[in-house]
Amino acid sequence: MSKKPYYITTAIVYTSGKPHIGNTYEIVLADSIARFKRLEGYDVYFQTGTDEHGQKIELKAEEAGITPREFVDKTAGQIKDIWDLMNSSYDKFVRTTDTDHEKQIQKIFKKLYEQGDIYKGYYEGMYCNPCESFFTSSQLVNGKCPDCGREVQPAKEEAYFLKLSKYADRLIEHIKTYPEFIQPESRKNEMMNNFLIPGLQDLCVSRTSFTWGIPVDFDPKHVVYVWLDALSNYITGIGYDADGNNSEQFKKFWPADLHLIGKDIIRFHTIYWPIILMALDIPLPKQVFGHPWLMQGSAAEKMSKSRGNVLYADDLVKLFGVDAVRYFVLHEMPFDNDGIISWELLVERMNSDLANTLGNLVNRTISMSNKYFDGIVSDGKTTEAVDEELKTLALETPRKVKAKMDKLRVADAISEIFTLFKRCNKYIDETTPWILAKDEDKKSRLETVLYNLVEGICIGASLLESFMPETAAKILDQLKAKSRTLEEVKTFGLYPSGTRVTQNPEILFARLDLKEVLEKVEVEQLEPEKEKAEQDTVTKEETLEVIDIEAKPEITYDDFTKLQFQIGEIIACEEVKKSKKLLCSQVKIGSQVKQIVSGIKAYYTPEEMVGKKVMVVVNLKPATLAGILSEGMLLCAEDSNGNLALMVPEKPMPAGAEIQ
RNA sequence: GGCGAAGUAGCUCAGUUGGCGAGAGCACGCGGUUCAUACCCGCGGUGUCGGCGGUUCAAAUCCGUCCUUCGCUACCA
Repeated sequence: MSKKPYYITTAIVYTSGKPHIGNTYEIVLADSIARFKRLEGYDVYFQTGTDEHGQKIELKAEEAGITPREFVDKTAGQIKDIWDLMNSSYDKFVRTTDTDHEKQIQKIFKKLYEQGDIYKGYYEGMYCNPCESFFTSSQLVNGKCPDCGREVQPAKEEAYFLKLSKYADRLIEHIKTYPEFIQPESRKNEMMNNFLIPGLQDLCVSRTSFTWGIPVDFDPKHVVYVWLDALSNYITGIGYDADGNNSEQFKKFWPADLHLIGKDIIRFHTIYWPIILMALDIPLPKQVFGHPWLMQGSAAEKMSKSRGNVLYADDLVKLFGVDAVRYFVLHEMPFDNDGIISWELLVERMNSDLANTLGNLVNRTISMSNKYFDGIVSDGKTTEAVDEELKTLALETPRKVKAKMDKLRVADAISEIFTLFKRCNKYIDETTPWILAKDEDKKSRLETVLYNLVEGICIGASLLESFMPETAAKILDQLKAKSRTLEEVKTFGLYPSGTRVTQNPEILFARLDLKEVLEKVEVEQLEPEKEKAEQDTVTKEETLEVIDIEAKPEITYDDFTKLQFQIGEIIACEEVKKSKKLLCSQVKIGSQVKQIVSGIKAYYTPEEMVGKKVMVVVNLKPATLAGILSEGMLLCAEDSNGNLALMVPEKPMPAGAEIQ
């Protein structure tokens, strides 16, 4: 009987820097699901990897004085190291710079072009270099990139586009037919309401503004733009071939069972990706799960404010160990909303669950076996009613864990396992082995109790393997037991009677003192914090002194005289209720009054606006903003953080005075 | 502004289609126990289930409304 295939992927990580705890959460989550599916008997293929193209990388490499290839080799290596550190059992680490991937992307691009789904057009708008994104001028925030707040430049680029609208109806139908396709469900509504129902705009799939990408082979000044390149890893990584010579692996594993991704890229995976697949005429993945993020909470936030909102996996592993970090991120992450991570919570989980409940249980069980029977665990077969409850729970737990895992409720699945460990602790109190030990007649009863305990722990440890592989192995090793499959775990009593457990049980998880942990954190982080603080002050001083912006093309004096500037006096001002950023001012310019809408609500209150004399562009073509007519523009200076300051005359000037 | 989510014990969160006196874990208090990592077991309290109004024999759960927080999205001369 051949095993059923199960194909799971994570998002591929962008190789612009070190992955943060959110990326780490994703790989651990995916790894746990992959391991559990293997335990269930599936033939699992687990793919992860890196997304390595784009202008940002081109620029970063240049800064570092190395080639993009050298740069991504380095960062991809770092990412892989962290994945390995977290003990993730991926089958393939795909890189978008792999030659077979690049070759297939070119084929895919050509195929879609030839069948008319990709066409050549122009992309016009404002471009943000760091973000590698075009924006319409209406998308800009205070004339800046809406994502990063930096300067943008006007640009017009020849580009290829993917026809999305052609497949929109089919996609809507698919989403309606398969309600489990987008998980959690709240994300589905966002996609439908914000994109699909209003109508899709065609997606730009090529760029000419940089070269670090996969060239379009029939039009080499273009490189394939991120999403077509990155998303396709899910099929190229298992041997898809656009000419139809798909690998056996592809035939076996596609369509994927689960794309595990962060909620921030749901749109690309549930709209663009399905449409690309439809255009290629291959089946859609069965499920896309957009997981929430772990946010740093309360005290932790205060503590690490100067570091920004970033915790790194390797720092945490250093302090707590791999499995403790795995346990924490899996346990603390809820299904739908963002979770909270803080040092307090970490230490609390570590102490109460890992050290007390689990570690101590294993330790006391082994100690008693050594003390009373010289380490030999044998089934005395002297049962009592209390045993049943333990056995029943031990046998129910695998089923409960599987039920939770089927719904991707990983946190709940782990809780079920710990419920079993807690029941084991209670069993010890119920049976009081130390009292049995005082009575030679109760020897076989005592044997039975310890045997049941060891058996219960073995079942728990086997189930724990998917989530905390190292710990599971340690426990089983100390008990000299073998790991069990999900099938074997349905039987109570498989532990070979007469086995001798270890003489020197190792402490699995030491209790931690919050104070000491915080002190360590301080020490560990002092250096990087200092460095960063220094850097910050340097950049701050610099930005206070000067700002360089991108130079615009030279203009003639005639061009300049087309603009008309005058002093305007603000005689009334109110908030635009429908908007978060707009103020609507009545501006007196000479004898007339103009209505001007400005995006400065964040910096000025209507009250303080009134009475100001400001610089106004008066001959700008009127426009409607948020439904309100605006007949000019108030001029502002802006610093690198996007703070605005109105331009006011240095000496008193009457309203209407010309500026030239 | 549009769409959506959330607001439940000190903390992190569960609460299916409305129903016996509102829950779990941690923290806290008391008691028990000693094999064990000051651990484990038992008991316990606190909650106007965001505010107000309504439907109902009965609402944390349904409807209306308001407040707060968050997500996606739009406007941003």
